[in-house]
Amino acid sequence: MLAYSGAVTDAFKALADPTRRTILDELTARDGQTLFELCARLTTNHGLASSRQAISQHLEVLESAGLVRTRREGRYKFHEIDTAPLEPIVERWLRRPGSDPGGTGETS
Amino acid sequence: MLAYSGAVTDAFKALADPTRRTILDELTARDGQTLFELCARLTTNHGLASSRQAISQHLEVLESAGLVRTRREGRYKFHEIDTAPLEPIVERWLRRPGSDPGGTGETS
DNA sequence: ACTATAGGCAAGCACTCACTTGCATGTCAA
DNA sequence: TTGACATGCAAGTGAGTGCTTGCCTATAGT
Repeated sequence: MLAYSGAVTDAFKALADPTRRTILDELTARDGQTLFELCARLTTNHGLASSRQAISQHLEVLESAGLVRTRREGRYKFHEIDTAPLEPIVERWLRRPGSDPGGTGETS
Repeated sequence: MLAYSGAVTDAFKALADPTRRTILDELTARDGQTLFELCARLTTNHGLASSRQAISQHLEVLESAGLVRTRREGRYKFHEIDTAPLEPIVERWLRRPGSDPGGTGETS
């Protein structure tokens, strides 16, 4: 349908993958991890056996969805979770019916 | 990876599509619509130009994710939104860090 | 300079997904 | 019963996704 993919779609698509949700779990338990740190802890703490490149690509998806912010220091790159995009997500349908949501132009 | 897809994954995947989110919007504004009713209102109210079969398949996804329940009456089939699967979604990462989530076995 | 470490880039592959197409089933009105 | 209406089923297609493979860049330590 060639639908325009905005911020809402990005956040939902990022959350659609179990590995990416586990990454968010790990960042919730210990924020500001590097890529290698995440790979090790995902394996030991969550039984995840993904490769470094796989995790790296997942982190790119999470970052472009606004769920993860990165900060470089020397040869290290730290990843921090940002739950801001999550807040308006569920509230969208948890409001009582009767009020027409209307077209805001940003939802999709 | 042959990952087991549970209820959590189903709900997130169902929400990953803009058309399905618009369907939930429509059901929030007017619950208990039929398939044809939804097709018409999605076109007029949301500028959606999806075919009947496409909407029908989206409704199947939403139903198997537990976000929509159906009720048959004669040749009509009414669709009702169920927001129950949405509630534990965001709370998962909005809790303050420090408490190790651990492996409950149902998250993934 | 040399090596190891931490991460990045890009092509390729298997699989999934959203959608279409075409036909079948079931229900109601005449 | 006949025909219109509401929905269901299934094969096929094109695009997207997750992952691998292989190589490259950049920083830090010796």
